[in-house]
Amino acid sequence: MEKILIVEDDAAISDLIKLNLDLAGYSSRQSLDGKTALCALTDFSPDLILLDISLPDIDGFELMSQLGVRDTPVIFLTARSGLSDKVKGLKMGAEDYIIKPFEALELLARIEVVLRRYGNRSDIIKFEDLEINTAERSVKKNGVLIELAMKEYELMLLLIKHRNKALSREKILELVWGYDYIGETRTVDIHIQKIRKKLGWEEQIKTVYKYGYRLEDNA
Amino acid sequence: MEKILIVEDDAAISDLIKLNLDLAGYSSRQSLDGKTALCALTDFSPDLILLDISLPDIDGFELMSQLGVRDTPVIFLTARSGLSDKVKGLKMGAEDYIIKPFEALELLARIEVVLRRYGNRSDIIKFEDLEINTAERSVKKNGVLIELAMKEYELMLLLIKHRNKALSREKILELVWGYDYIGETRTVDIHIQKIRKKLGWEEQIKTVYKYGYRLEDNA
DNA sequence: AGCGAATTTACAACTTATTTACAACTTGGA
DNA sequence: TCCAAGTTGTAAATAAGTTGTAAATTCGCT
Repeated sequence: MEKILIVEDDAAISDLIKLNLDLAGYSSRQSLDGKTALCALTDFSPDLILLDISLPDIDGFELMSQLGVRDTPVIFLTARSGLSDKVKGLKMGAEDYIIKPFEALELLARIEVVLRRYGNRSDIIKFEDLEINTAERSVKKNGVLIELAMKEYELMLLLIKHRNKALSREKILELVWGYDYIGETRTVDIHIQKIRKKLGWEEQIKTVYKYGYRLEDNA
Repeated sequence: MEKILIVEDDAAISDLIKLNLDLAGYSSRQSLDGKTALCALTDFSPDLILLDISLPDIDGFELMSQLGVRDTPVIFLTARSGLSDKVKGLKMGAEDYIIKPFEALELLARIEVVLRRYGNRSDIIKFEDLEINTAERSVKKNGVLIELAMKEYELMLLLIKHRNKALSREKILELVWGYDYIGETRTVDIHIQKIRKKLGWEEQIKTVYKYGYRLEDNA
């Protein structure tokens, strides 16, 4: 379910948009000003942003430049039909813009197009300061590439997938190694040790005594 | 210089568009109906198509579906009309649409965005100190011509296209060789070895152990 | 046939996975 | 509280498998 952030100061319009997005099966959140929008970016990490240009506190264009490195597509919502605004928005890298008043169906169609275009990129998993691109098979911690061996990588994915759940060693062996091992092996422990070191997860991976391990969220 | 095909039955509008495109430095060709447009596709092989929906002979939507496999972006030109047309166009994979009458600047901005999105399909690709002319099929490193065999050349292009992505050996075999190979071959490794040597990419091509290779940017 | 390209082969060099050994820790009962 | 038994952390050694490299062979074209 794709997450869409609505940045729009007019509550009535914002609500209307949200209603339509909900009906279409998207998960959405509303921000009434630029400041909360910036928070929502890290907090909610949307897949798409609907951005009204005219906001009370921060200018839509400025908000957009703050997005900067983030790789999230933006659709501009604009009341002004001034051409320069359109051109400016597109040049800044907006994926699209739509002029108010717009019809719900058109908005949904444009959203679908942009998401489809960005669809390939949706295989990015984020966990705390980690960004994993499963298509590239790359792992970045605060933007720095980290090399992981095959088993380490898969073990990490498993832990993230089951975050906050304790996984027994047997379960881990089964899911990562495919073994149906009975008896004792230190293999899992060793690999846990390695990703703890490589990812700086000494605290986040908790040992569950006589059972296995658990990856915890905000330590 | 990007080539743009204008498919528009109203000669006056078509000429006006062409005039603007020429001024902006694009190379353009005009088609007044769907039939000639289809010919122009193979003949002119445009980088972008401006397509009027209402044509005398073939429906714009149908023309679009005839495009089919072609990987050419399309911007719809539509008279201010029903919403369903817009939605239909976008769903069919149009990159954008623009409602007539439109201003020249806006059209140019949209063209620029779409072309940028489609990656500068200009014949010259640059990567670090390499300059590749895909039209000539020539590769220069710091201005010095480098001879590459067919597979070496294509492997290099693939790596550049997916820079910073880890590509599995299977994927590489599939994309460069067209095989759907199961089992073991050293072919990919050997070709990697060759372009590493020829292009001086010993550092830039990283080996992803037990997986494949990744070409990295600024080493 | 003759040439260059593509692929296979063989082995050295290397990386990862697993085992081993031992230190440090956890737990529960005296 | 302390100890004993068992469990986990850690580093190093070993085993298993992967990749680098050059040379040999096969393929495909003119």
